[in-house]
Amino acid sequence: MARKKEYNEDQVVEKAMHLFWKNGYETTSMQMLEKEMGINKFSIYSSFGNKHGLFLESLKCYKAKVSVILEKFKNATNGVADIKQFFYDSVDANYKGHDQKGCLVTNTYNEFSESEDQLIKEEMISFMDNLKELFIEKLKINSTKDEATILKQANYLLLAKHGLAAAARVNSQKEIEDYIEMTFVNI
Amino acid sequence: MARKKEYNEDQVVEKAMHLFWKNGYETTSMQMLEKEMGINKFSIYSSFGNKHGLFLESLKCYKAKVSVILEKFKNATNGVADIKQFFYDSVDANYKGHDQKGCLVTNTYNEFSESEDQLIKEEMISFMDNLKELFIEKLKINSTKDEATILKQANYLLLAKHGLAAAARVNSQKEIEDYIEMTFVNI
DNA sequence: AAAATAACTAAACGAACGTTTAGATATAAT
DNA sequence: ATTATATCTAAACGTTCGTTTAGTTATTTT
Repeated sequence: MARKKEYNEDQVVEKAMHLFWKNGYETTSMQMLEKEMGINKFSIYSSFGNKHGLFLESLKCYKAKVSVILEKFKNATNGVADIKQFFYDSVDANYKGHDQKGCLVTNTYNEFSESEDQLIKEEMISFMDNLKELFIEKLKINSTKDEATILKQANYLLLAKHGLAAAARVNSQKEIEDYIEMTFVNI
Repeated sequence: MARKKEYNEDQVVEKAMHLFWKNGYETTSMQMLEKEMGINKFSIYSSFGNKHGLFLESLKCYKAKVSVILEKFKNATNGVADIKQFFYDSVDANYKGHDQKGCLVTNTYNEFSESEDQLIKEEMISFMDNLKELFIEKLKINSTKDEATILKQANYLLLAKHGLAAAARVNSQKEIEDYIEMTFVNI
């Protein structure tokens, strides 16, 4: 055997995640990652293979971070009110630390929308599809709406959530909250 | 005197604009621009100074392109219905040629949100502010709503438009149209 | 026809990118 | 204490980036 790692992989991934979250994949360089993660390139490559591998781990880390919110949402039983609360919880998470960086999944979805990276694209699509299924599930609670209406509303909410995450990068928390309130007026 | 340019600057800027529109600023390389514009680097640099200058001209070109829609919107007199029509006109423009690339201004706004480029950022902000003022103006037509409600609705519409443009990169035209319909139920 | 010059081609620039590698360092097992 | 080996540092790798430059081509003026 030989010496031990001087860093914890989960800890440095979280730091990388924050950098990707703030700047996106392409704009974040290995040099920036070295500095932010506090370890050098060799260590990054030996732990994560390459930049792409590190990004995938960062996405995992992000999903684990938001899974608390998602689980709360899954387990809720009040229908539309739960969806609204989920929107608020998401915005809260995105504004933590006064960093305006939206949702990493949505940012990634947008950045990779014209890319050839099928792995990333499929991960993003499956995340969105899961969310849509949850919206449908919640919309059905205590509701007499027909299937078509529910589908239409789920689509609406998914796009609203997408737009919200995009807007969260550039708008104030007050504007965001007004937006959520208006969104749910007629659902 | 000497020989004439073999290209038209307005024509090659439009080609550059489409490339920036599809891929964003950073992802679009000079090599790609050479190919798309059909002229070589020397010509690009002698006509536009550098990549940044070419991008600014591309933004101008885009604004000129959407100014038709914007002028129609400005001159309309029916209030909320005009805003809705403006949303539809914008989506139509964004889907022309079956290219899914959203709105160049919004894409740029998002890409440069964490950048240091004040020139670009200010241009984006002024574009958005103008739009917001137009929304307020149209919301006031045939309306008894108080100022606070109008401001809130204008904010809502601005974020909805922002989200719409972001979503237009990744969603189907049908989903987008459903979204617009749902958006204006709330106004 | 000759001279002048703007527009072209194509090669090269330095810098930064993601990635790899050679060598020094530290620690676990013998 | 010595050996083995995983982890570290730091320099270098080949590409690609945006940009510049030297040299050729074509057109207008004299």
